[in-house]
Amino acid sequence: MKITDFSLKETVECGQCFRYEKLTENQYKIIASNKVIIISQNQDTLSFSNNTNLDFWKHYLHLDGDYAHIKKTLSQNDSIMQEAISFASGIHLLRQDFFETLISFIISQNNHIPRIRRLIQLLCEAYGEDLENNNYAFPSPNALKNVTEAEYRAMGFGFRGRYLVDAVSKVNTTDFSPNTLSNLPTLELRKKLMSIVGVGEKVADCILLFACGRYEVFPVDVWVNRIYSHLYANDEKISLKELHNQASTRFSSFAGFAQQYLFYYTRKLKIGK
DNA sequence: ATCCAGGATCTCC
DNA sequence: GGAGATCATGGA
Repeated sequence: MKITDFSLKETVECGQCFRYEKLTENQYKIIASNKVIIISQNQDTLSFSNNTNLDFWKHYLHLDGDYAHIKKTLSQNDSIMQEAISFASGIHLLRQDFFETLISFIISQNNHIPRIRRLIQLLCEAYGEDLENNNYAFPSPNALKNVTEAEYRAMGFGFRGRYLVDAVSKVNTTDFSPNTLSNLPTLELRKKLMSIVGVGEKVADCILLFACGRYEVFPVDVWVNRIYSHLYANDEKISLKELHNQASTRFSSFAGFAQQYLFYYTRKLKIGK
């Protein structure tokens, strides 16, 4: 199929998802929820290894998003953002599964991306359904309901074991239904997410952005913190609350996209450190 | 070897 | 309600 304003490489490698494997240049195996696929991109042509879940993958990749409009809006009167966007003008924000995103970003805290990927893979192999050829689905909340903190620690999750136990428990006992996830106002949903032990502002914002379509949120990690203050605040130290205020004013309803461009920009250039 | 990671929590004040 | 220590682990 024909696509514009989309890069498979930039989209899967920009740190929002963890279950992918680069097969060749511009060809990736992606596992999301309980589905696996191989996707190839040749310039403006995207091809899928099979057509059985095409609607799912088109939705997942956010191919219906108007990225030309988003990029144009963010670039307006902002040469810094214009520069950041030019480094990764094909990034899309994926529409990921809620539970998978919740667990993945709890694991992500104070951790390196290669190790995050390893731990998630370990979790899927231990508790996820074998889809085909040793490709494992992300475990369901039910599949994890009896896993103990000690077992998580034995697998290498460290202090995050306690957080995972609480997250699984809360998902299994309180209302995180798709209806609730789509209807609660962003701030209320954020508060509800942060009631889970191990979910703070940053992890909550990642879930809101990557799994709940709340594109106005602006997750701030160490990298975004550095790059933002470097590019927009003359390297001055800036409180988290103030950073959120500025991002909201500056980027408005597209703050989440801006954050993703900045994150990719920082990590590729290794600047701002 | 020492530092650090897509942070959150706990403990002080 | 804000600053500082602490938490497990392994990649760089």
